[in-house]
Amino acid sequence: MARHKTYDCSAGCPVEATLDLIGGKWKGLILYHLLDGTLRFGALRKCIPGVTARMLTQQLRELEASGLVHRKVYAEVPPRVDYSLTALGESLREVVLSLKAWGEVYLGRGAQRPQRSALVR
Amino acid sequence: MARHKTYDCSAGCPVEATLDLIGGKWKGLILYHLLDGTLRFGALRKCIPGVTARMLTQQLRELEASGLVHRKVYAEVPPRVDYSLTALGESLREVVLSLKAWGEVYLGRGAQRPQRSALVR
DNA sequence: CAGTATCCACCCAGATACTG
DNA sequence: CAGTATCTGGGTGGATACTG
Repeated sequence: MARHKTYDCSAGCPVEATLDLIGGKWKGLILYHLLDGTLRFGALRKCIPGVTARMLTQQLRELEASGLVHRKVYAEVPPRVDYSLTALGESLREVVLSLKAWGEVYLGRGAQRPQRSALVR
Repeated sequence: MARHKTYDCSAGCPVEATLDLIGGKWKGLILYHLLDGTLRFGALRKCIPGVTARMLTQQLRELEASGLVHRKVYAEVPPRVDYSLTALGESLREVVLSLKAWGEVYLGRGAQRPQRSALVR
């Protein structure tokens, strides 16, 4: 998010600090999908229906600036860019899984429609 | 949040579903402070420096609509309104504490400046 | 393929004033 | 005390067209 110009608590509140990093509109999703491993830009886009290239790029750049995501550009034609979690991003695994676990119960089902992790890899 | 009119994933993604509920600008903070017990409107406001009455009211109403927070109005003069977590809200405790724990490490300190939990109750 | 650039509608949130 | 009402600027994100 990285806003809160006049937000006294942000400097001292760990809950909001975390939410600022992963609470963006698409950040949680991106992080979640990257938990399964490296993904190309296009693959990530397919994982997140509804996101525009503009938004995905923007959110990825913010995640990169936060040090959560690593961006690797290949000097190829056609272009190829791989996104993966950094060690810091990886350290969010438990947090993201915690969000996921609660969400599954909240959505009223223990059995979630299979995600990429169950389909690929 | 409750937006995402054209957001295909929201129906099926538990991570985003959770983030939609707690990821609002102040929701995480509100939930976090209510973990310690019931708080009046004014007390909550003092806990969250920077929030306006308007915003606090709005976020609390959304949390109430989500079934995470309970609002109890006393027929007194001066008025008194107590906010507390519902059972559903309480079930988020681990999630919120998980966000907090990660945030503390991220902010580079194991020892957090004492919060209300250490000062009151 | 992986973006950027530009335009623009919308709505979020701050400030301020007022009320039961 | 615990809000509500109103106005308003600025930021956010969608659509579209273009590029290396």
